[in-house]
Amino acid sequence: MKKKKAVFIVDDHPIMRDGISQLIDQQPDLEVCGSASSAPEALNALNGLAPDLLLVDISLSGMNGIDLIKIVKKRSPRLPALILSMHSEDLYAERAIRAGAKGYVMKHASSDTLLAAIRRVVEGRMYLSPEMTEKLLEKAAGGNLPGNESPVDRLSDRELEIFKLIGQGLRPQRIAEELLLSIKTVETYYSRIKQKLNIKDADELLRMAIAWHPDLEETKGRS
Amino acid sequence: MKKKKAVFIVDDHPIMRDGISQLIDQQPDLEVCGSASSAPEALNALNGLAPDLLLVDISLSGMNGIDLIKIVKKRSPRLPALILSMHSEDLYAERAIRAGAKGYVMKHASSDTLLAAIRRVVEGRMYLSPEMTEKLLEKAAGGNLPGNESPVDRLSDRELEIFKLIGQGLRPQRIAEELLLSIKTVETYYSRIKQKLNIKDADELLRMAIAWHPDLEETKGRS
DNA sequence: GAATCAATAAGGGAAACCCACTTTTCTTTT
DNA sequence: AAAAGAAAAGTGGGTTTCCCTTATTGATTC
Repeated sequence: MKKKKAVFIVDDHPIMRDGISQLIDQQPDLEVCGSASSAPEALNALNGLAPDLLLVDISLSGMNGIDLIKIVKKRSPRLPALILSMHSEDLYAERAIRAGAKGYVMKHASSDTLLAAIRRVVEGRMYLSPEMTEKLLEKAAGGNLPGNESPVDRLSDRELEIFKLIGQGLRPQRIAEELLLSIKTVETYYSRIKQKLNIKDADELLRMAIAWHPDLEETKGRS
Repeated sequence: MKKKKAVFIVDDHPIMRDGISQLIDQQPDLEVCGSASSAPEALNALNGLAPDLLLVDISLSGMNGIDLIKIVKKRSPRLPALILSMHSEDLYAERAIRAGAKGYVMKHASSDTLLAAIRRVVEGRMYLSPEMTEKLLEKAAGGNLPGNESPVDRLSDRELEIFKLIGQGLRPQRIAEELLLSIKTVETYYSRIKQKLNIKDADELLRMAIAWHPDLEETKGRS
């Protein structure tokens, strides 16, 4: 009999942690070797362990899951990580992968999907939902950039400034006043930002700008 | 041997659902008699069942957990319900109780706490964390702590729901679609919320709704 | 039983927003 | 020097929001 693969869980919901542990421990080929409820706790516990996989909730209080993965990557580049998230994929999956995660599973997914993703990542492959996989492939094919950059990095300084203000809930008129610009200019920026970020309408732009806000600042792609 | 108490679970995260099922089924005195991922599904499934407890996630997509409880209360007034939530208690516990729930457990709580709450509610008693219990008692006694109240508490459940969607960057039209309301109704909520929160225009409302983001609230330092 | 509150909805006019184009002026890059 | 990019602004027209007022229905309260 082959040795079971060891999974280490990081999630700040104890109930979720226990539930997933139970689920994994029931599998013949997997077992849980430990868990933590925060990034520092995880980093500490990992010192004495050699798991085959890190399963990390993206929304930890304090340091988020993506930052945790970045740190772990530096210390143990070979340890694969799988992000578990309650957010929809299109908001964070790309950033998770860029940060070094080997996969991204939504909490809306089924348990079977989670187990499939775990097994796949343990084997050294990657896991993303079919939809997301296609989206990222398309992007990689179409976009001639090295793949290392966040789309937001492609915004000019001025564009980013407006993007941030949008995320704070300022409407075009207010932004114009704030930056001493004509509303028309602000509108031009709207369409340029939409174009660069591949966003279809102003509504989505607003949501994106809000989602991309303060606490996630450190998570942004960096070269 | 006494008969096991039957729990019905409503949660739109399958992984969570399976995890909790596992947890409950392991107990000698409890068992899961069914589960659903949405309010309509739950209402449908409950027709043929007579569980001893409803365990409901507060943040279901579509209809939320509190609304579900309100409906169930009308159909089966004796069926006790326990709210499970990832949000901090002071945001929703009071509303949940008012809607007819017998208890409120955070996903940040331990599995033991959840089990204790389940047993307690099944026995016909109520469950709230000690802190929340005290808070509510104090409030009931009339002792108003002035610094502790947010004007957001004065919003009705429905108003709060709209307020939250505004904070996620949804525009009136989208909100109307999401909640199956007329835009006119949504507009009415806008002005009622503005009135209650003492906000002068829609721009400020947007900024306020974004700033008041519950998920981030929990992470912030608290007094 | 009257009053208040919550939820839903409609009307209408003014204002703001959205979007596709076009333009000018500077810089920077090739 | 030509090309490309960034910043700023305008035209014009269709769509949406904003805000105020009024209304109905059902619950809760007094």
